[in-house]
Amino acid sequence: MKLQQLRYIWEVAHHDLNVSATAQSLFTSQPGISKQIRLLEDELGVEVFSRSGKHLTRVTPAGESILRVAGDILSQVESIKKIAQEFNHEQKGDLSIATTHTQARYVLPLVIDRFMNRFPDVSLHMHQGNPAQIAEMAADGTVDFAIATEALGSHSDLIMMPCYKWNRMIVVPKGHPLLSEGQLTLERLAEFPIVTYVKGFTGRSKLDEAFAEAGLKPNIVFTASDADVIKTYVKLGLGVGIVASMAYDSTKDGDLEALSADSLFAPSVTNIGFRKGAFMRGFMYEFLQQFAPHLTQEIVDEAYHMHIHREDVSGLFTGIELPSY
Amino acid sequence: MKLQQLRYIWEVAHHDLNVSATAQSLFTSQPGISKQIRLLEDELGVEVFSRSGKHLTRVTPAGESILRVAGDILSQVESIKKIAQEFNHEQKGDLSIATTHTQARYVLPLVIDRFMNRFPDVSLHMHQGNPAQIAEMAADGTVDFAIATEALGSHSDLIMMPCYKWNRMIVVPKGHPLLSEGQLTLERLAEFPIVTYVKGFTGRSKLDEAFAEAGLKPNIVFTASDADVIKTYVKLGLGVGIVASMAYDSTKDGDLEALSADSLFAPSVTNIGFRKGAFMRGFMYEFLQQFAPHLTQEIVDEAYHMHIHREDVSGLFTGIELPSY
DNA sequence: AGGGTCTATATTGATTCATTATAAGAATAA
DNA sequence: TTATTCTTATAATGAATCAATATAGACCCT
Repeated sequence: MKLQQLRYIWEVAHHDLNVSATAQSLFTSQPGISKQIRLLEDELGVEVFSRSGKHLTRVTPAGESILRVAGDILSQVESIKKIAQEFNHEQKGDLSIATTHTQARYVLPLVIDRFMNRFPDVSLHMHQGNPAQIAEMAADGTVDFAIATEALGSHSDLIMMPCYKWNRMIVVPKGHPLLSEGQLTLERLAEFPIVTYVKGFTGRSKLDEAFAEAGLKPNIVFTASDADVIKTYVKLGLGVGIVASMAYDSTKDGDLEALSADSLFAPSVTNIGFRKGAFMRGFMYEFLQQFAPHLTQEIVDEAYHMHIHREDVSGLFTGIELPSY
Repeated sequence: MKLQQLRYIWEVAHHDLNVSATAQSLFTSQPGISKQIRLLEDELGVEVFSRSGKHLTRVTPAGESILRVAGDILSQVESIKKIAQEFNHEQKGDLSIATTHTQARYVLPLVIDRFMNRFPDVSLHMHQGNPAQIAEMAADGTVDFAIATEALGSHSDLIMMPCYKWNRMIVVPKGHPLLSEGQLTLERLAEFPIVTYVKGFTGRSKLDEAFAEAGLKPNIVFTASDADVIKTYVKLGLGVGIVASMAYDSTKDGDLEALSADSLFAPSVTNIGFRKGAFMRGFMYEFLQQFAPHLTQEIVDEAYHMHIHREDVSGLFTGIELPSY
């Protein structure tokens, strides 16, 4: 058994069982991969992939189990490399983060700017995607951290830690009738056409819940996955915008006015997650703490050692007051 | 990075940093190992072992971390092999158990006999050792299971499960004065010279605790790590024996008489443990259940997924009545 | 039926790996 | 200190492995 063979079956399994495409992405030859896979299967005495004629059609049950372990092994190989680099060049390396537009555009710039000044020799790689893709990238080792508000909980081999609480703002064009009213209510808000996030993004679920609980059916006329697009369409007069408060900046968004929606919706919590068992480099701990000051190395290590039970991990944070936006 | 390089550094680290001895035990050449280690270190840019001249003197801090991960990787490689064999020849394979004399001699024979009839193509390997060695063997993957009563709890990457409760018997030569008395007490027992287990073996600690709590200082004149030896010396008239009740058989130990000591000492619990993350073959589940009927596959799987918190794992068993000897 | 797509086989060349023989550095005992 | 022993490093050779190219064969789709 060779590490490369494990890498090959893993990559093929993550390239729709297409050996040729896998070979291209790995800058090697297709026959090389085919042969190594066959050699591994011969050695193990079990087929990882079932074939119909010359095509790989599916992963066998044995292959499922083997691929799971192979993935763990490959990620631990990466850990070894990280360990070596940590002891070799403490200040040098790579940090890759998968996150959504909201974080990348509004929350992370400040943190990343500070981080890059502190660690000029660490190269940063940002990946964007929807929450499911983000979780997947962290879980399979493509990135070190996943940052998002929704649905990272599904992956059982991610360790999730809460970072900060936030709520929404109502953004409207200047002179909008809502601006000259008293206490804003959900009922009043629901009378206007609404422009906000697509489902599954940036705390959208909390928003739907609030309307549903109040027995209201909001008229959502336009959705987008990022606040820039939302604000643009609010400026066009399409409707009333509901965006994360991080996404409104009174100086930069001069042609819009904003009202706090704290009283209307339950706050959302943004989480950061990493793959369990992954080696944490020194600068990763520092990044975490710069992003969320309560995530000290001690706290992170404790969460790290509680691989399994989400309840336990969340228990760790019950006594901690999260920062808010 | 090659699997073999990881295997080499791991083996060298477990052979007192002696490359020549490692080479012998692996049936390969010393220069081969030296070279591969050097190649790995070159690739990682970090020394795993520090050298004084041509001798390996210690494991570097980086090496410590790397070796830990390398050990995990190697054990996962074994898991892959087991998975393959499980899907290939469900009834065939190896089962290795590390345990103490008491289990091997008195408890396991029945279980193993049944098991070998059920799985004639599984070859069984029994290793004996003291509890610390047993735990070590299970933790580093030398054996699949560790069975012992004492001190398996120390290893954080072992999953321990309680198997059965047992207590002790007082064994004496025929005609001994204790036989013709009424209720046996610790005080009366302490008046005789005592022959029992050495410290750290077979629930010895519970025995010491009982005497200490009663404020007694027993006169322990002879200790051994197994009951056969103890009984032999009791027969010689050296003193009163205290052995696990599993170790007394009225038909085979005809020249000795036994008194139950259930009322004198707290019962001990024998545990079985396996390395977390190790793949469990079907026949392993069956072995567990034959050894301790309450260890069904469901229970074992639950324990398996609770890698970390011993409290959680023990919580799993609070509602279960353990079988007793 | 035929082009397009994909995998398997074969051959070749380069690289890697393990082995033997040997040199050289460290530890140990006299 | 010196000689002996133990251990690791280096060098050279031969075997084995791996990857690349060319090519053949199987499947899919229209």
